[in-house]
Amino acid sequence: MPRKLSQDNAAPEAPPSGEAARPSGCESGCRFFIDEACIKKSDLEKAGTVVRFTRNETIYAKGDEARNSYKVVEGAVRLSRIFADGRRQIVNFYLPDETFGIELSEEYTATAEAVGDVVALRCPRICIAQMTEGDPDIRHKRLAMFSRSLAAAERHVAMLGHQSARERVASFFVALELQRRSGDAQTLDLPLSRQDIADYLGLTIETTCRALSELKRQNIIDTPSRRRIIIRDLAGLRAIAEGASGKGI
Amino acid sequence: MPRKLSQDNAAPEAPPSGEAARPSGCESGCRFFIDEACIKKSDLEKAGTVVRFTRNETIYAKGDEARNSYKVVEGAVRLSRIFADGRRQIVNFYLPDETFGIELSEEYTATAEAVGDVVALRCPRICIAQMTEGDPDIRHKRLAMFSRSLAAAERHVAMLGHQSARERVASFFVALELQRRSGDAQTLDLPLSRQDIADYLGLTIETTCRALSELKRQNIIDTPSRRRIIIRDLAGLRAIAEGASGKGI
DNA sequence: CGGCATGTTGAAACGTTTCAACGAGAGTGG
DNA sequence: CCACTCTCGTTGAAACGTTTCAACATGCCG
Repeated sequence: MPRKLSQDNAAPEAPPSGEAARPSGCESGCRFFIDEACIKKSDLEKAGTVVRFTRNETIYAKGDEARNSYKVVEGAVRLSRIFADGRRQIVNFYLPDETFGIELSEEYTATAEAVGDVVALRCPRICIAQMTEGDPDIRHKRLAMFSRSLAAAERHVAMLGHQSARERVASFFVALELQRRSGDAQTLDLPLSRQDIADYLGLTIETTCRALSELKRQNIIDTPSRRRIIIRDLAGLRAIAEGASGKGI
Repeated sequence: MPRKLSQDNAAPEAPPSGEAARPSGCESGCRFFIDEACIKKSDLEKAGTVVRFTRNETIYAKGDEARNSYKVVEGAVRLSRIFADGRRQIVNFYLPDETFGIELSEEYTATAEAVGDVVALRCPRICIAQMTEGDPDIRHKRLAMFSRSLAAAERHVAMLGHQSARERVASFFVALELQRRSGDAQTLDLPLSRQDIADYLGLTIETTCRALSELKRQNIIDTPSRRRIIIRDLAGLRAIAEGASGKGI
């Protein structure tokens, strides 16, 4: 019996509010959309079409016609591919202020799902395309987005290519820590399940769990509740991520 | 003793012919450069600065200031990262007509080396940047390049994340076969060593070798000489790549 | 309080890596 | 042209880490 996959409750591409594929506030909306800065809640409605998804809901599926791009406002989104054997590879996670679904292909090349409850901004691609035509600044930002995605993917390749389970888990948390540079305590509140983490790291859920337990035993991290991780020893975590498990270096 | 790494004979970024970082034929050259079509040998000189590298020569190193982009004319280039433990992860290979070194970061994020002897076109990035400003067509092509690189990286992630050694080797050859769709016999002439293949697949050289031998024993491929692979049963290879090794599906 | 999904741990099976030895080819000099 | 050498490729056997299968624990929701 293959693992239960996300329900294919097709995401309503047509917004319930009646806005068509080409909202009126396209120009200004897109500018908000593509800009990297975070968007104030009060500006949300102005910035574009606000869409909400519930836990495990499919935002778009691999193969769907790629009409829209999205920007996470709240929650987390996973981008994944599912294989014939039922296993899933998570290609990337998107956290607040990150944009996904910007590829150029006619069809989405992977499936996007809400990890927990998600609030996102949606922007039609044609809108973005038209807008980037006229504005060199926006154009550069879009290119930079691609460039960053590419760099992330290459890091992911490097991780999967030669790191052990321990190292992968450590790298994962180090990367998350870097991303959300919260000044204070190193508490990561992630809606991700163990399965999500495992599928990102290319491991089984059990191996991921064991690696977590081992890090916990060493007082490098702590997992007070399911979806909360506390990094107690960031330097140690980093050392493990870089491959200082067995021998020197 | 860590594996011998490529000699760090720094590639002469300043061309011996005396052309500066900003060749005079910038405009027309770049157009040739970024265009996806292959370049006729007779047009090479017109298209840009022709540069040559010998086997294992470093074209650029991770961390170098990213001044140029390149397009392979002859031979193959590997893009890799090297880790503290001496292992290497090859992120991508570039074959004739493919472009590399187009990222936006100030520094190259990985090292590019000539797999065998290589002929390439070199184009300063500022040149490409300037040119894309004015030309929507070129602009789109550049974006498409990024998009394709991203798609390739995601496929690579998927492969490393959940495929067995056999499956990885099979996938690799299937991908190569798709790329160079030579109408006739399925003979792949690659300058890649076993180590190169292994480092791309995230395996050791021995495991790669064993997988190759097994495929050979099954008459799915043949390896008449070191750098030549003949695909005897593409359908079979594809089946293995898709995961039809053990059980059904 | 069940009931169910999710997380954790254990032991055996499996595949890959490691270490070691051997073989094959290409290039060089006799 | 052959023999030498050196690199690269191939194969074997043991060690290792991950997966698999199984059981149990925990948390969450009706």
